[in-house]
Amino acid sequence: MTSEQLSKTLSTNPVVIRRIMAGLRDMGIVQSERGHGGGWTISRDLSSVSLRDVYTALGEPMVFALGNRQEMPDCLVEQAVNAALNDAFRQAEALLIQRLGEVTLADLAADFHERWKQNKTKKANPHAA
Amino acid sequence: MTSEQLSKTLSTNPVVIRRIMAGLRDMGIVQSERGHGGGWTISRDLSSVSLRDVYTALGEPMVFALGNRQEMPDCLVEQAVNAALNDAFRQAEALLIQRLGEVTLADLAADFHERWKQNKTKKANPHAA
DNA sequence: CTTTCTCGTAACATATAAAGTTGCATGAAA
DNA sequence: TTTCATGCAACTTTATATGTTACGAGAAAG
Repeated sequence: MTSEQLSKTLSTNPVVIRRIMAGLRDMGIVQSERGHGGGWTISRDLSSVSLRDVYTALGEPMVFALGNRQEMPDCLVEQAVNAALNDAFRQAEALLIQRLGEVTLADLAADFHERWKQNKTKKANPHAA
Repeated sequence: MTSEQLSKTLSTNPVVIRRIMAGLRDMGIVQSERGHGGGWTISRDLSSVSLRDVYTALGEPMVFALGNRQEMPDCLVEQAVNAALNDAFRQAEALLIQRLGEVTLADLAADFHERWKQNKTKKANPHAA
């Protein structure tokens, strides 16, 4: 698919797509081809790519919207709060990232196709039990 | 302390302080008094207030900066991702909030005083072993 | 009873970061 | 050589959090 097509599917802009895909490309998850007939293709087996790989490719953005503004703040209150919560934050993050590692794109694709079938059935017989 | 004093300590504005403290006041954690000699006082024993109480008083802001934009999106891909990760997000959030419930303001105050003492010693003998 | 000090709150302004856009160079196929 | 695509830098827009101003109301001091 081209960035143009992807951007329409996701209701955004081709350049935004390229910015995001650049990270995936650098990790060898997708490939891009220029020129006529070009666009994006997946370059690995879906079962070999986990959401953790995607997370890494996207630059490991902040997981939490809370806490830990600074690792070693001057403020002693901040230090005390950090000391009390750092372990919990680390554990929570580890839990999430571990789970990201367990989910492959193949898993998501399979679930998607399941939902797709369900969706078609529902649309055909909207009042079925 | 007055909002004015607090705002200077935290390098911000009195109105910002009042906005935040309003939540704590509505939960009965702090009290405010108007007029001459007024300001903010803590209305409960520090050991009876947990960070979870504070979190609740502040309106339970989003814990994660990631995932779950919509609980039940139309997009089937989004649905598949949510299905794969919702449990992990819930567990991670539960872990954090449980920890918030275990930390009281008294704990933080005790740790703060410890750090305060250490800090004074260090300043007096900056080259001590 | 007037002045001073404080919070309460609404309205407005600013700053920051995310998202979107434009423009143009580069590469590839028709 | 025209068309179509990505790559990338620069710029603009938007959304949100933060900060500010203004003023009303309550409470103590003089």
